[in-house]
Amino acid sequence: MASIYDEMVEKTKEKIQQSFLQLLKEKNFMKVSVRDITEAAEINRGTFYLHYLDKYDLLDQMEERLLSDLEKHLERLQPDVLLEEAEKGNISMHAVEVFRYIQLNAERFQVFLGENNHIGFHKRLKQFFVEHFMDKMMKNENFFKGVAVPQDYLSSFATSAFLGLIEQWLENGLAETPSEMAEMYIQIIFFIKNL
Amino acid sequence: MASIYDEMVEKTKEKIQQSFLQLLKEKNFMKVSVRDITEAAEINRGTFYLHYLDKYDLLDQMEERLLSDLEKHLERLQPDVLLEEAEKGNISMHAVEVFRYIQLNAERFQVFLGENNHIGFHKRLKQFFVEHFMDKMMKNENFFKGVAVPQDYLSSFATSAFLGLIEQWLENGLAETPSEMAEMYIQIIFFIKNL
DNA sequence: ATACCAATCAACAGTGTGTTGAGTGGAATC
DNA sequence: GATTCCACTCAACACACTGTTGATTGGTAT
Repeated sequence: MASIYDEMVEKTKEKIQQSFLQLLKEKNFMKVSVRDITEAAEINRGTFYLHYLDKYDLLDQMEERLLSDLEKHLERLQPDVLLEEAEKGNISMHAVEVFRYIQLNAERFQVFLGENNHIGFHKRLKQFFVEHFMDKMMKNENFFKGVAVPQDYLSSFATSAFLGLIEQWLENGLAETPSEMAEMYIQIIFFIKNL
Repeated sequence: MASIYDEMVEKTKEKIQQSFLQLLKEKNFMKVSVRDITEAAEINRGTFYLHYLDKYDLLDQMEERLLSDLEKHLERLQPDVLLEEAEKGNISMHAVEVFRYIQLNAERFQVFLGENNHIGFHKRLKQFFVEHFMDKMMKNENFFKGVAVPQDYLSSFATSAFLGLIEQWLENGLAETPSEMAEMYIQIIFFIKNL
């Protein structure tokens, strides 16, 4: 059903997104104009507006795509299974998959989380992890049972900690392998749990 | 030495910053124009450029000020003393001071860390805590000694976790008192340390 | 052949930018 | 008391980016 027109559109959007990503490595989101994008993509400026409302919409769609793909990897990750495996000294395959996905899309994560750019991707990502992972985690296990700190604070605390790990990884230029990261993550989670 | 001219300049800059802050509550940083700012501040648009290069410079100066003031509170906080006190069940007065400073400047922190605004304040704040606090913390104590995870990852992890706590506090509209926050923070730090 | 569709092109009014040069009024200096 | 100084005002400037429009091109499907 993918007509040649659909492919044409896909190709154009791909060019736009790639050029945009490239530009975001150099400049602020704010300093990147639609003009810049379309010139880099070698398309007419008017064409941009056939696909996106404005550059906010473009960024939003790209972020949305990144997160919805991440969701697919994350939903396979069962907190209870993960912890069970961890107790046996194994690393859940699905946990590695999550880090592998991040590695595969490192360019996007780096740019969207980079200090110049991103408007709210950090918050968005954090919210995402709280909803799709941490909440499950905290409900399915007697997590943090030893600490008299409200749920929402613990959730924010743990999620931010996890994000901090990922940010450091991205900043280090992905020097570690996804397996190493998964192991590191398990260690920390486990370490926090084991009180 | 504060001539009447200096006061005049201070007053104008104050008006600009206040109007800017107010506008950032409503709109994106990007959607706030210099025009908007000067109209709200009831000054001539040209006057803005007598004090700031552009709106980036304005934001930068405001962030810088917030962090350099925070630094003064933070440098009094000795990690070893903090942990010593914690062992005795006390909360370090200086730890409370840090949260009190954040409470006092909540408006700014909320806006700069808000999802719409801020370009890199989160990263800046994180970097700030890593340098001014976490590094000291980790060197002065045998922290995380039970976990085989590299220093930089632990540092990023712990700092993000701490920031997560603060973000949640700001999001909750500062429902807790600075003392309660300090206690919560000590509990988590202590909890992590006590392995 | 003809209707379709993505993309092109040129032109549009509107808005914001940063800068300039002349002018205002109060404060400090002589 | 005249003059200089200074923050600020005001109007105007060229320039850049925006989002939209209507006409056009060149392949593709009917």
